[in-house]
Amino acid sequence: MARGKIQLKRIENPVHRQVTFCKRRTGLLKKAKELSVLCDAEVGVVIFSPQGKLFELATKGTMEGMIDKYMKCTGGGRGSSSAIFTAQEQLQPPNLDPKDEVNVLKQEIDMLQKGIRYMFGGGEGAMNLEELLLLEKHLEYWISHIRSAKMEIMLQEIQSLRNKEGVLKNANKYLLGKIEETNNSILDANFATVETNNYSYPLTMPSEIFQF
Amino acid sequence: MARGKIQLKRIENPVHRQVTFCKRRTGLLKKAKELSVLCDAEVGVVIFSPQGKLFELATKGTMEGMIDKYMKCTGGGRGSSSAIFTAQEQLQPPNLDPKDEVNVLKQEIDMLQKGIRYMFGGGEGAMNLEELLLLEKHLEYWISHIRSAKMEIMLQEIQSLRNKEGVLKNANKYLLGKIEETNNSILDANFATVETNNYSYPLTMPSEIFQF
DNA sequence: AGCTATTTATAATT
DNA sequence: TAATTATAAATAGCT
Repeated sequence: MARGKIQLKRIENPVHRQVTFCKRRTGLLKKAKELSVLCDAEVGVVIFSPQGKLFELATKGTMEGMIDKYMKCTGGGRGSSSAIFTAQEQLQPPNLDPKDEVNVLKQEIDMLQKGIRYMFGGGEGAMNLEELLLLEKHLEYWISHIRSAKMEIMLQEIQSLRNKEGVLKNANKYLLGKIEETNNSILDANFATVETNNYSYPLTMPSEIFQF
Repeated sequence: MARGKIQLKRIENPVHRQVTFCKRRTGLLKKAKELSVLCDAEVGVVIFSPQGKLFELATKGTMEGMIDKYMKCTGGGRGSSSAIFTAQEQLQPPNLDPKDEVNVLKQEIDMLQKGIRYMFGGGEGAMNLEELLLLEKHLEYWISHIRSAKMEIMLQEIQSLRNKEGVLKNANKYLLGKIEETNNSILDANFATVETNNYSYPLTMPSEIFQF
């Protein structure tokens, strides 16, 4: 905008960056106020400097009022109203196990990553508009239908192991019963003394049997 | 600012006002984004049209995140705007609570969505190459960290279940041995006949014991 | 929506 | 820092 074009990227020189921040911050707030006055709009701007210092502007009422209005507008919940999330929220039961939620979210990230990789191409230039639109369509489709194959495999393994655990526990219970039964019949038959208390519950057995 | 100076007051002609609103709104959001990129600042803009329609921009994370940060900065009485985005401003502790991880992931997805939405542009221009490369860099970073955290949780669960399986298998073996031993001693002692062949390996036992 | 003539914002410089 | 100034950007008024 003056004495030379600038690249739209972080200004590396800290002095330049600080100066530009100051100037542009002023400019932005001015523009915001103009928009509000000229067009009768309500505008709120919040700026945090890299050091975390706050600059703000609320053209009508207070910032808090704007925030309340914003919350109402976005439905109070999360701001995101994109098809990606609405689809997810519709598909999932209201109360999700945190772990399942992690899985679902991870799937989404996988998918999004894939899309962006596609967009960036193999180091070539960006995709053209047609390709982007096609990808967008695909994204919507994937979100509702595609499950991460990796996740599926892991979940299957967990389920399988849980099943095995149940089977083994019951098998142990059965065996313990048999032992007691056997000992009892021995006692009944000839009053022999066979200790049964040595057979504790598998999970608390002496460590030497825990070797694989 | 062109073809004539304007007074800084509400534009009375509704058509002019609407047109100007549209143009200046676009300009303001562009300026906000530039400030954020050039100066590494966090900028949030909220615009309500006179009809109450919402336009927004949050240059880093989500608007909720910005609001929370704003509240913290101003010491605002109210707590978190969404409770979801409270504690996750800049934190990167190695071991994250699963619930926090869910929150982080949600934020990541918001960012990704924003990037994709921006790329597709609502009819506006696409992101330039510099922005795309920057986004890609961020994505790679996020993905590597979040994914490994997620994977860790699942692998832990699998490992734990495998351990349990091993323990139970050995317990079974031990119990079977005890049964044989008991029976043998009975045989040695008084030639009683106690069948041992009924006790097959747990995993191949009669199905009725497989109930949980 | 596009198109310019202008105004405005601001990058480089002092 | 603050001011200056040459230029880039934004945009008001028209089509």
